[in-house]
Amino acid sequence: MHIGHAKAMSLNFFIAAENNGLCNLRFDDTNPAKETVEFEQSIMEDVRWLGFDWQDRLFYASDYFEKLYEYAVQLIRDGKAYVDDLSPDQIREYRGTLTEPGKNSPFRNRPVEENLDLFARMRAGEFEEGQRILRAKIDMSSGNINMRDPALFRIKKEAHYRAGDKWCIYPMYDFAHPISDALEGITHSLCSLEYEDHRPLYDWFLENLPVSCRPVQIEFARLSLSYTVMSKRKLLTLVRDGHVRGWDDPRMPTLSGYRRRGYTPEAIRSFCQMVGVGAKRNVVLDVAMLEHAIRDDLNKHAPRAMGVLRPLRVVIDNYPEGQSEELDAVNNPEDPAMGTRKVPFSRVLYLERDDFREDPPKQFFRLAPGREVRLRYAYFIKCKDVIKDDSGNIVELRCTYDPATRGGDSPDGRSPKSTLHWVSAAHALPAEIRLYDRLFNKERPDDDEDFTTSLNPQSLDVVNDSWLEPHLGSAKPGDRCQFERIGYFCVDPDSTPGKLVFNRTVTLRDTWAKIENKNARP
RNA sequence: UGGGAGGUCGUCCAACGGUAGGACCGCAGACUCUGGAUCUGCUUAUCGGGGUUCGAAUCCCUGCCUCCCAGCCA
Repeated sequence: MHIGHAKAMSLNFFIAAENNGLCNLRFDDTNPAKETVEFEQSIMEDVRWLGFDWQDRLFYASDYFEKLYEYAVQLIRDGKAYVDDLSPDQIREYRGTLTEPGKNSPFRNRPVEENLDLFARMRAGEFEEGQRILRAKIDMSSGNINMRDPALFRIKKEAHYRAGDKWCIYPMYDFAHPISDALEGITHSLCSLEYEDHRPLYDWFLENLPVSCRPVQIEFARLSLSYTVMSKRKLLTLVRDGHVRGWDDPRMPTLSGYRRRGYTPEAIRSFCQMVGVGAKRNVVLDVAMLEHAIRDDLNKHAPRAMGVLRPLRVVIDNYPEGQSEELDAVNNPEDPAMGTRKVPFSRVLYLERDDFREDPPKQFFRLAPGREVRLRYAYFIKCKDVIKDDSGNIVELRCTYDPATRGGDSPDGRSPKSTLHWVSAAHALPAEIRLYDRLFNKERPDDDEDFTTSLNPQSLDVVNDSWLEPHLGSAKPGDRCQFERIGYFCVDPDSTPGKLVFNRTVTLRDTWAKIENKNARP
């Protein structure tokens, strides 16, 4: 399932709940060639993960095959269905085109008894695939092609993953769908916009068959997202051609991808509610809306931690060598109930490279030569010296700290412009951090003849020498946290106790990056 | 020269024929031990043309544009 399916799923369950109704889960497994248990399992896993519950109402169209067969026989008896001997190619020719009406099959007016006999023999396996087919007798001149004597049952000499080899004829979705709905007592059957043309057929079956319930089909808009693709074919291309690492690659708009990336089901659901139901045209949502939903959720629930992505070694000259201490840090300022933790501090630290500039631009508040900043929950430090290697790269900073500012507050009331995250070099844990960006550079990759031309070559950036606060050593795959000032992260299944691997779910809003970009542009 | 469905801020979603509103994004400011979060303010829209009406996003006519349909797929 992808995020578009999640929206459809949410719509069904939310609308049912709002109206004190129930929502069933049914697999319309009418085509034995296309159904697999794995497919079914992964759908149920995704639906459950999203938090929806179909209780004991799990259904399969394949459980209705016998009834569907009987309904088909009924249509034949009523002179409303017939067995056609035309080949698939001939049927296509006879169907006409969008602008020209079709013409009747020469087999259209077979006697009822002959149809009954032929249909029974279809079921008995006497004919080959494509040799004969059961069609409804509606109107070959209809402007709606779905009404030009649609197929009801076709021969497929293939075993069904649930029904086994019991059948060699299988119902078409258009036939099975309204009847399955009626059998389940469905009142409202929601589907996507491309089925609007099928509604007259849906209604035709219900009007011409003795059903005890009269469901109504209502169509809703499909959802897609900006900067990604949604079609199964295109997603498959991404996987098959190695543009991503698999269906659950954190850059994929699949639920398994979002899950691995660290999205919560709550965020996906709240996004789906944000989207609403009203549209009668397919829409492309701004991915920023999804990002808002996950930030909103994680801000309230994710514990904070400190992690330095790209380390710069900092030595606190006036801090005693060999000494260390533990400082109190708040786990989540949004939720005091989440408590505090201890963070070790010592003479050698790692700071984020981005947080230091030898020659700071105008609005840069962070560390620079001679400047004082606060280390989160620790001390104020001042940069005294910049150490470079032979080629001029900064390799180390020499700083001093103010012992009076322990915990992050100064008795004289002074307050630095900036507070930085840090990690004690002697205590920190090494980690690999995978930074994800949008998969495509273009808002609507579908607009291109070849959608892969707008793939973003920088959609994955693996940072190998990151350092994390020691308490993260016990983090398990799936655990989420915020690395302060950077973003929300989630432990990847690739992670091992010896080598932590984190995925960036989403960045924090970054005002400084915006300022920097703006200054860079003109 | 077929049938069906649509066109409201940049993007989504609203508005018994009665002040076009909300969310996201963007911009400006306040606050802040995360340049985070939060709060405040601001910018921007009814596809075009005719009608009906005291009054039209809404009703009528007309034009334009977009999407879907010719599987024995769903």
